[in-house]
Amino acid sequence: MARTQGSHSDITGPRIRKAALRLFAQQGYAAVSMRQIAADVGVQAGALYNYTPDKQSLLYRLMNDHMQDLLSTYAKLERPATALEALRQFVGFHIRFHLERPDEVFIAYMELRNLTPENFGEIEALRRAYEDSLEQILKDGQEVGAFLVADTKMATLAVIAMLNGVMTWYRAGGRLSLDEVEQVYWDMVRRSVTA
Amino acid sequence: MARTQGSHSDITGPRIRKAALRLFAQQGYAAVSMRQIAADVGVQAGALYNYTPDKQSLLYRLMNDHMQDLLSTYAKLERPATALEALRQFVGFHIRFHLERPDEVFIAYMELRNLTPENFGEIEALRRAYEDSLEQILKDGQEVGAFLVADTKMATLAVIAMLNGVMTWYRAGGRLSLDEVEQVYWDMVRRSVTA
DNA sequence: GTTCTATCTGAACATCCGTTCATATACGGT
DNA sequence: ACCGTATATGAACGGATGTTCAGATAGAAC
Repeated sequence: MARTQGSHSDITGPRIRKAALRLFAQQGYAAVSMRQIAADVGVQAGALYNYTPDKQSLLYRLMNDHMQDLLSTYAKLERPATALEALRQFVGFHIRFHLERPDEVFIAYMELRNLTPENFGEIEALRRAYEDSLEQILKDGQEVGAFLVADTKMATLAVIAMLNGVMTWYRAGGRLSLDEVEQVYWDMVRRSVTA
Repeated sequence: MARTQGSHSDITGPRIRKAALRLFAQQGYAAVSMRQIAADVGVQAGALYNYTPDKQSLLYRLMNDHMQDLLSTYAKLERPATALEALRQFVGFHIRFHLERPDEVFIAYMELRNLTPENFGEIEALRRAYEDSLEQILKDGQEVGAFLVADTKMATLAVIAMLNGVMTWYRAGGRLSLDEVEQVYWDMVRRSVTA
């Protein structure tokens, strides 16, 4: 018995990636087997290989899709007039975009070491491109005197690290609303880069 | 042939934990086999079980040792008189302690999900205890007007996240000295929690 | 110098792994 | 109504996994 119902090419593919995404995020890439992913989709392990050449490519695809989504979504935003407003926009965008995609974010940060060197290089370049867009905001603001930081690169990494911390504890429906969290973090970020 | 040289009980134990520490940090708990650890020590896989009941306990032991070390080392510090000085001390301590133990830190943050629920609970409690010591500083400072934060819990997590970011990029002998890094981060942390 | 025991070996256990492939079949196109 | 092919099965591959254990031996104790 094969193909128990209908033609599923365009449905099975996304389902496999969704299952892999969730399982990788929950248990880690190395701890998840192809048979586990297949079972989650309701298919035999061999069928996965109609949609991915191997397990590694599945991980890479998930990370790459996420980073492309991040970069292109941010690129579509209208650029604010001032550096301060640009930073505020970045903070809000970063928090909201990432909180909406907890699994993707978790994988993108935790499974980097399970990428082959080539795949790692590509993902790393995308991450750096995203960081650069924040650093550019800080540089611009520094030039016009809106910000005062000792080192824009360090400040960039510090701000992103601070914002990423939100993902480790924020849960929708908790003590604080998303708006409140965004406001509090914006206050702290703003103060940390201004005199 | 057994025990190829001497009695090694008090030497093999630490060597196994050191090997496991390095390998877990490099490749991840799930991706490292007991045979790999044994080979690194120069022993057969079966010999490991004279020193750990199983692989899980080996991971737990590494994490627990690290957290105990962190808490007891911090506890031994002399408490500064003011909240601002206490915060400054915390920032310096945190950065230096963690930068000196990159493998332990990496494991303590990345391998939490590979702990059994009970083990996870215990490690989590230790981490929370450490976070609480920072929150206490912020609370005290808030009371006497030295700090101005919207929410001490959120500020605590934000500050720690920011400081932890250092571990992902700092390399000894790089562009910046440890003193410079500490100074820059202290500036940012201080500004983020003061008016 | 003999005995005793802590320590290690090496083989074995059952089970899992990623991946391949011959085979079967349900559907889209004719 | 039939064919061709995209899609799935299920078995098989070699090898790795965590863990156990009987047997061997080096060093400590006497």
